[in-house]
Amino acid sequence: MVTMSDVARLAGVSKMTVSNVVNNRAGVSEPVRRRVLEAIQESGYRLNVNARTLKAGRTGVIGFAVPGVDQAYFGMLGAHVIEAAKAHGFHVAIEQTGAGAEGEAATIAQSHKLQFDGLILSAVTLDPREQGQTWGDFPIVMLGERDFGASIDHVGMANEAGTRAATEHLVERGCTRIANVTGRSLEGVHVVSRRHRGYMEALEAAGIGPDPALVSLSGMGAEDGRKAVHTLHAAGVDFDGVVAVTDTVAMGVLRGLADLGLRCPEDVRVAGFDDIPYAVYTVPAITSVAPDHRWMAERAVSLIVSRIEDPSRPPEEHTAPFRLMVRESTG
Amino acid sequence: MVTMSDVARLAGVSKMTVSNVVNNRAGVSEPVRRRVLEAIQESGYRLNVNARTLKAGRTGVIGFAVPGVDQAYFGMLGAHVIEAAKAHGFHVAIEQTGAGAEGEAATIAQSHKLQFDGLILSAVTLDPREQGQTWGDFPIVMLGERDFGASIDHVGMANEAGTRAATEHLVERGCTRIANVTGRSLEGVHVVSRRHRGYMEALEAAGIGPDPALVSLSGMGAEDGRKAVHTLHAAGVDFDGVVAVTDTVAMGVLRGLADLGLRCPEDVRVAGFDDIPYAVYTVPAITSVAPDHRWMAERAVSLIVSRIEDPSRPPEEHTAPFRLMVRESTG
DNA sequence: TTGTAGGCGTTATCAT
DNA sequence: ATGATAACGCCTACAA
Repeated sequence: MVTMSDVARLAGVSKMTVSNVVNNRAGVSEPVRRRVLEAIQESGYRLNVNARTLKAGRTGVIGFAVPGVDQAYFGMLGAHVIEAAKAHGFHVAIEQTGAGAEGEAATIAQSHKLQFDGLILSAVTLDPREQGQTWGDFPIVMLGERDFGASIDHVGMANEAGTRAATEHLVERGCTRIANVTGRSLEGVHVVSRRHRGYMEALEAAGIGPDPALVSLSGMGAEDGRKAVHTLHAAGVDFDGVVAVTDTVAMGVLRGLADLGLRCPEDVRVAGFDDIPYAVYTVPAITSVAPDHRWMAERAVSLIVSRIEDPSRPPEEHTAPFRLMVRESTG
Repeated sequence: MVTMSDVARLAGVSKMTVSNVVNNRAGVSEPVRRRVLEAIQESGYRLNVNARTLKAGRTGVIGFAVPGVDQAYFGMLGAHVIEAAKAHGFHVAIEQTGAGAEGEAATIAQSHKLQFDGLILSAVTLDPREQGQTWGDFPIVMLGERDFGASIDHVGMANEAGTRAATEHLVERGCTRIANVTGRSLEGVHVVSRRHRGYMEALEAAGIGPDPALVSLSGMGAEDGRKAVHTLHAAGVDFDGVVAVTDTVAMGVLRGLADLGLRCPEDVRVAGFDDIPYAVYTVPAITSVAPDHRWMAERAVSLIVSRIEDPSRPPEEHTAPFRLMVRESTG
């Protein structure tokens, strides 16, 4: 491996001067700078980031914890985070917490987190308040979920407002029996419960009495959406609209409707959340609440980077704008 | 930050003894080991991986270069790679090369690759032979694409055989005018050209004369599949089957058929490749060639790890098994 | 079984 | 403007 010393010897200068050239620092005369750059070229020298970060006490790596990159939403988010981090000179290591909410805290705590400079946490259900003391002052940014009161940076989206808009849209389209196919539990404060609240708000605003039979607590996967439809149907529940907690679930819902020979949007209208890339290509295309994912990723990276640089900065709260993308599934 | 020296002082031993305990090395008496472990607990000491790897000349990070994790196939693959790497004690940093084939080599070459111990490269079109000299002896494993003759480890899949099986399946179902919606170029040796060859082989075996009008060189995205169908239709090309280069493209094809009011599978049967998770949930569900992704990821990680440990090991070639998942889209 | 010395490649500090 | 020195935290090699 070619080191700074090698380059220094080759250029007939000291390591320090090489370092100064490499880092574009002032105070290097033009002829020397030129000579050093030549030596670098010639020797094929590469900066050893590891040594640099050892010295700096940093790793240059940001952790990005998600349930799984194989899920379209997190893959998409991951792509943006990686891009944004690159612009700040950071690498991203993706940690998978697994679908289950239970293990999230454990995975994160026992993870190699301390070799990251910071962690962007896109958790499904984890409540940061329960973990505050464990993490200490380790730089953490919550992405995509609301944190109530804990002093942690947070980039969220309008979960209530978004779902409310989607639900109101169904109402406008004439739906009166709107189901909510959502995650397993409405307890606590997280994506699932907040989106459910938006659904409830819209019903109330429309003067539609909520019917517990229309709320299907299933899960966050496509299969869960599919089964939910089957279950509703088997139970004889009458419904003409579905608000799904995510687009992935909405895809399952569409599939479930097809299984049963129900037409969308003619018999049942469906709305999702996330605006995953495939939402445009399903048949029918899915009406979806579209938060600005790129915006969120960039914001989260900015926050983590600035917190790494200044851990004492007061925590910030950002909420991504959203648009309702109206497509075929709501007719 | 708590260092080994701190722990050593606390336990009343030397750094070295702490190091030995941390690394589970033999030659530490039980009482001392216990004392050290206690001191570690008490002080909240964490091993600084950076320092360790600086010394070892390694970073403990494997790069995984893909066009983009936001694409379902690569997200899925990434999830498996991350899991497999964790079992070997490695982290995975995902590098995105961008959809375009052009920038692949550039991205990889100029990337921070030298801070990775190795790189798993899931390139779409890059020919490693053209880059061999640039990479030198940097540990690289090609994943998902065939490398001809270059001395590089490779984990591939049965691109020809898989597509051939899919095409033959369409023939069995009675299709006689089978289109191939594939990537932009058939030149060179890569996923696109190899899958196309499988398509051609199947036609020949079935005694069906190939028709250039049925081959649509479009791209690898869903939108490309959609447009391809529109184009074929607009050109008045008659077809009753489509072999799509990937499931993502197949989704676009389904969407395109729906746009035109063509029914699948009644009017046109469609087969894809990759068996992405969503293939089961589309309407109709997509018949797809399913290589064993987990197998591939695990194999790739094993290869890169062993190559990192022994760079002189002769390169190996592995081909993943596949199954044809027959679903609704081929009736 | 335990400890000491030295160095991995870089950079901050202080000198020249 | 340039250089010498000492660290960052750990591990290899050798010594006790």
